[in-house]
Amino acid sequence: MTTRISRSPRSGADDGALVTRSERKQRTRGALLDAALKLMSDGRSFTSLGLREITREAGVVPTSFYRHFRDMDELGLALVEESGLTLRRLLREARKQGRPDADMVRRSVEVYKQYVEDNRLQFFFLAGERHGGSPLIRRAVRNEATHFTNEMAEDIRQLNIAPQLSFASLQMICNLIVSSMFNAATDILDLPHNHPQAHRELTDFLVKQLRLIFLGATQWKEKAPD
Amino acid sequence: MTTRISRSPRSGADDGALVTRSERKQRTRGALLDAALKLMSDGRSFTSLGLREITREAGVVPTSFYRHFRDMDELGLALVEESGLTLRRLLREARKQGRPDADMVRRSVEVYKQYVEDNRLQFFFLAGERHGGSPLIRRAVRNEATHFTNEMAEDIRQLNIAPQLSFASLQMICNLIVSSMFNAATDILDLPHNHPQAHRELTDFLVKQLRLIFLGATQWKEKAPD
DNA sequence: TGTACATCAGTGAACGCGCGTTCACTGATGTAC
DNA sequence: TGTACATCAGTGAACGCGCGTTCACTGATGTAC
Repeated sequence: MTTRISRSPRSGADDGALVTRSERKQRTRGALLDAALKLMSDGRSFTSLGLREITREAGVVPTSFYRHFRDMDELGLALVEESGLTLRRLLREARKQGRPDADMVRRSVEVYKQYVEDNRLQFFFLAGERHGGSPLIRRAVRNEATHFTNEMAEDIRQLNIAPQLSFASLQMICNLIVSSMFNAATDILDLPHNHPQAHRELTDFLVKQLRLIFLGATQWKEKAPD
Repeated sequence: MTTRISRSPRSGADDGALVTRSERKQRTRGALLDAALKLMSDGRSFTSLGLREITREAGVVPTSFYRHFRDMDELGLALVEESGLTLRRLLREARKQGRPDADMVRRSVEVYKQYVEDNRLQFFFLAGERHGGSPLIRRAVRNEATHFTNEMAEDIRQLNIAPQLSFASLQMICNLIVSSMFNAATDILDLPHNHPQAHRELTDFLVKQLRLIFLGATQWKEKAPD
């Protein structure tokens, strides 16, 4: 299953059923964003993409680009925003899991892994542009990561599963989790396809790392001796 | 202080004291590597660099490039190798700290932060190319990171400070530490200069994360209930 | 030590190419009456 | 509903520019005798 909501990948055949002008415009805009993501999918960085390259991939003429974005930076920020929505959807999905239980960690890792695979282009983009790339894009991505971390900390507070921890400590812990999971995204995306054992090993590895963090969290003292 | 060993940054005035041809050649090669790092220092990714751009920055004619590298990929791999040496020097410096004590975590973070700042260009490069960039370079960088992780695990085993942990667990834990520290490198490098409080806060933050990991490690059971 | 030749790091002109951006345009869709 | 005009997403030609790469070269450094 795919969790993409906003627009489906461009289909080969043109769908003439779309009537209004603005719908067609949105579709082209989406095609440009998809094209950029696709071009990055084999590891290229955003800053190395060319405007003409993107319009070519999207199947429009280069000048058409300017009907949608002032320049490449603006397209990059649109990609960040779109990917941010994807992250928020992940949290919503995680909330549906309800209260944590014994198998929570493993199930979370599996859900996350599946989610990364379902949205591989966006995670590739996020992981790649979080460091490097243009400073503008980098700041935007890190902003999304911070929001994500804070929302996660807020969720945990709401669940009241770790009442002994201050919100600052929750943020610190969630930051550690988010860093590890972002880092793992590249590992997941680089996994060879038909090699189930590698997938299982990586999952086990991530489960252990997350367990270790939770183990530390349960023992955490707010005022650790300095 | 700077820990750069292999070559100092190009000086403005040409040092005529170098006599042999191969010494001059090495100097030019170094200038090309330095130029590439410098061009990336404001956040640009390696894949977005141009050959002519690099030779211009290095002060040689474009065709001169081919005396040293077949193409940009080869230069990128040379940068990875050079940065790998820098990482190994970091471990050597860490070993000099001797056996861990109460303040070990904070002192490690401070040493690391200083080291990142002293080698900012290389850490920028490593952090940026670990995700994204050309798949070739990415694989090379991740290779260096794996070696680094394994060496760190080996060091900890030698010190015998956590005899209850299997080597696989040590690797898992060191991977977590290395991920977090690589991630922190970008944070450190993006810190505003004359803003000591931001520096202190980040240091405290990293100290807490590392303490949490160590806390988890001391409680770690090899056969955690599944 | 001095001479004659080989090596080769760096030069500079030239190439074909794709780039980002401008401009005037076209023609289907939207709107006012 | 039908007509006349406005809008504007996408087109296609054209531009100047920097790119990566080739080639024949220069002249200081290295080597053999």
